[in-house]
Amino acid sequence: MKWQDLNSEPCSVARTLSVIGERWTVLILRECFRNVARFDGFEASLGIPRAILALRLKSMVEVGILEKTQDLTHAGRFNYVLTEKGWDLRPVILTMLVWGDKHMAAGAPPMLIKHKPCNHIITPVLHCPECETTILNTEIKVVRNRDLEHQKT
Amino acid sequence: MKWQDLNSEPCSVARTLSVIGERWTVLILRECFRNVARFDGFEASLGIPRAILALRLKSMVEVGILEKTQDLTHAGRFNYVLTEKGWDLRPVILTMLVWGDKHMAAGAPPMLIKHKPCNHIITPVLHCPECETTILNTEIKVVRNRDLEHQKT
DNA sequence: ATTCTTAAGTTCACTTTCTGAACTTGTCAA
DNA sequence: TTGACAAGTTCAGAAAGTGAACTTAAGAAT
Repeated sequence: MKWQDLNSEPCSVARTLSVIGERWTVLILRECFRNVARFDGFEASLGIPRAILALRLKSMVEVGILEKTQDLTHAGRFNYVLTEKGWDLRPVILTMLVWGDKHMAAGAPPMLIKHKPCNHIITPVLHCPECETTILNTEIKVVRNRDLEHQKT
Repeated sequence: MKWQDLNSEPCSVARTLSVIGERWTVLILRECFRNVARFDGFEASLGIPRAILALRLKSMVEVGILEKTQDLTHAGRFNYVLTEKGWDLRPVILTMLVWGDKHMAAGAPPMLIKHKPCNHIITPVLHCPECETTILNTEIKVVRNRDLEHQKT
């Protein structure tokens, strides 16, 4: 089974994996959030094989999380920049960062998350927009959408 | 490069990938959150090759996100249950679910997230515990931890 | 004008991992 | 004691990943 096939699964987690499930993709994304944008930049900071990098960048553009643009000052030089769809993956990476800090860190966390509006170093938490409380893992239930069974459309 | 090697990287995102970056691992985890616990259960719901499933379950136990326990009623039957470290990955999967619903869904989302304390169907958001506001993607800056440079330990 | 350098790939032989099917081992149930 | 099931293991072929060398094109230097 290829990861690509997951994009036709009903489950949204599987569909998300069809985009970020491939080896290296999440790390490329991490570099994008650090404003790395060029082919050589990704190669230098990740040590990824060029062949794989070319494949991943192409598929990331195809699924719409990156956009490939000409560098205005140098023809034949390109920038890979996040689309809004790509930016929206930031919570996923941040959540992974938080988990890694808590469960995988050796000593102090190497990177800190700063919330610019309040200027604090923070650990983001999942929040319920209805009751305005922090979501605990055991307090969530994922249920089948009953609208799917008796749709009126 | 093997995913396992990532667990000695300084970056917590890379370290998290050393745990959930392998093919299939996230999907196995999804099934765990749905209370699937047995070898055959994973195989039936995922269609994963048995050889891979055996490898993944073993490594998930090794890294401490699953625990393998004897079924009390049937010797020779086992349950793979989430540890607290494993439960803590739930925000990562939920965040992926939210992204998939927003950007990859074909029509209505198949699964809904119910917050048991308030009994609402919700879309969790990342929240800043300092200023008590919703975190926007562009309002986050990930910075190097300066404590690493002038440590007093 | 020719050579040098840099960026962004591609190609290719080799290695590792994944896959599906068949086989094994140890319960439990009839 | 035979049959079915659960939880693996084994193995050969297919797919994906890897590192090094090669290609192509634009600018810069000589």
